[in-house]
Amino acid sequence: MEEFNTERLGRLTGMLKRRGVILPAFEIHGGAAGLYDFGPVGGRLRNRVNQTWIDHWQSLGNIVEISCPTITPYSVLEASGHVGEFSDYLTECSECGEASRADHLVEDIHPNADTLSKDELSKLIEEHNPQCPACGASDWGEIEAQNLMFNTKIGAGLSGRQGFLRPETAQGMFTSFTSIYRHFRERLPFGAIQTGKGYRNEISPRQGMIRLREFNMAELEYFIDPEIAPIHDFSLWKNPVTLIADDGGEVVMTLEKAVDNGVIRHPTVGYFMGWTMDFLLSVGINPSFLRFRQHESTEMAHYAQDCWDAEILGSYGWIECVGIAHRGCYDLTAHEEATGQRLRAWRTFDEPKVVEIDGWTTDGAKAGPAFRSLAGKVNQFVEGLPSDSSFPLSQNIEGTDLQILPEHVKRVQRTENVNGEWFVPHVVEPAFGIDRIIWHLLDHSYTETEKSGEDYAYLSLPEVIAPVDVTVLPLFEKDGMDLLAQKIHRDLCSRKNIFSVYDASGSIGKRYARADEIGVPWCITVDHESLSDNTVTLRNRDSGEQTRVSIDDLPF
RNA sequence: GCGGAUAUGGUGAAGUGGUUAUCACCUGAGGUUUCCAACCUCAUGUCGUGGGUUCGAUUCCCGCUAUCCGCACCA
Repeated sequence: MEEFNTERLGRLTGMLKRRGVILPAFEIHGGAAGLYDFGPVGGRLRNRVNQTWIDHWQSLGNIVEISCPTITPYSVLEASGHVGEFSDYLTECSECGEASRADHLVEDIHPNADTLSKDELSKLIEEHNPQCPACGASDWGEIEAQNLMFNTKIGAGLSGRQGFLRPETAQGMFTSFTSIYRHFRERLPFGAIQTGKGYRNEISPRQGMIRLREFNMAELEYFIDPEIAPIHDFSLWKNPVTLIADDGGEVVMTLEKAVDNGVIRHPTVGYFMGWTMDFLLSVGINPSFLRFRQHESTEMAHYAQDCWDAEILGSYGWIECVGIAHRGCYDLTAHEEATGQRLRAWRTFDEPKVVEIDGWTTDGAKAGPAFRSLAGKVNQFVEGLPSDSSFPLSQNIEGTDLQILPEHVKRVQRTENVNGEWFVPHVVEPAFGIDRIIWHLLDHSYTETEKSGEDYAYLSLPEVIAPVDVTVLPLFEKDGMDLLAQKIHRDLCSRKNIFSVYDASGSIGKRYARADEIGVPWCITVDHESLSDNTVTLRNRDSGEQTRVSIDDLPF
């Protein structure tokens, strides 16, 4: 593996474009920053990496795949915290049309205007009617969230609701929690995966495929009971891994040891780091260019308790390609609070708990007429009193001095059996940037060498993700070799999950080189001998070795 | 978003205020060729975009878009 450098990067991106792997989108219209196409070769590559990812996580045995819309109502992303974290609020002056940041308009009125919610801001603006900095008018339109999420209207005209294109797939897993919980017969732990597009309106996309405005994500949300210590088999990973912990130190140790030492704070996070590593290596990431880095508490996303990034070294330096975050109960709690729906799991106690209840409550028939609108508050107060309280009792409630008499209250004494409790599951989330991974596996697979004095480049892609499984080459396009090759080609294409390319132009060496360049693992050559004995030569990309096999025994 | 540089066939490059813009590779057709980019003939295909200056602009100037490099931003 040669060094990464700008010249090599140029040759690699040139090849990827020329061969139709990845290329700038909408180029005939001048292009659009942060948007890329997977071309005729890249399309299948993306699909195979995606499918390999799905298969890999489903092999855990308690994982389901779901698919949610990319168009997401405002309230969902407001509840998740994305509106606040990802957006500025803008409002337009009705006089001159100039857009201003809503929090800037009320800066003088509120000390922390940038922390206010949309409703709080519009209330403040309505009350104080700040002047437009452009024209001095004081007539503001509705506040809209702008910036890092793509705004859209769900529905037409005035009846349309504000929405966004999702910035991550995760929220769909949280809003579908009850359905997934039922699917798993209400038993933790379980996980849901989703692959699909995510959108972020980046201010300035850079570095090719690394920062995109529309990108392929793949996320797992794994729901666990925080009170049950997870048991994971770390013996799968014997080799030490490079870890950069948040105290800044780089250490090399096995995942098992890192979990035992507390460098990795949660065993499930550690386990998924191992599972992530297996996936990355299986699609062709070079293990010596992989490390895990723990987020500093200051850079942690708004929802995370602990987070490890898988970083991959390539032509753009170390790039984070996977984030494995312990999100705690943040998301489910947030959606619960916003909707009033229960997003919890039931935990049955080993032994039912016997709870002695001994206290006071109000007698509604007497306390209601006596305290009228304050009766509810009085009830709350009385139920909080210790069992040895005595009445009458004076209390100030909401500015009113009240006398609570014995006739207003009742003693409550009973024994209850409590069999279990509802709790908010915790979530461990491995989130993958598929495009970044595809970029790096191409970057790592791209090998430049020399062949009989000439520059020679090829992709050493693993067979599971190679965009083309095999090319079929008639040595000459005559004497029936072409017909036989076409027949083999069509037969291979009709097989499940096999994709063959027929190539008959140029010398045989040139065709091998073409196949190598996009990482085709196998070439089948049909020659004169094939016509008489039904055999072909099977050539391996990496070794160049050729073996003669019967057409009926092709290993596909 | 700010500053700098750049934009010529599919790719990589050269070049010019004036008729038909050059080269290599690539691609296609034919020939040749009995397994690793061979050769011959022919062919297809380009001045990012909009405006200005000019008799005439791919070339000079300006805007836009995109790309690259800093800075800033970044789950």
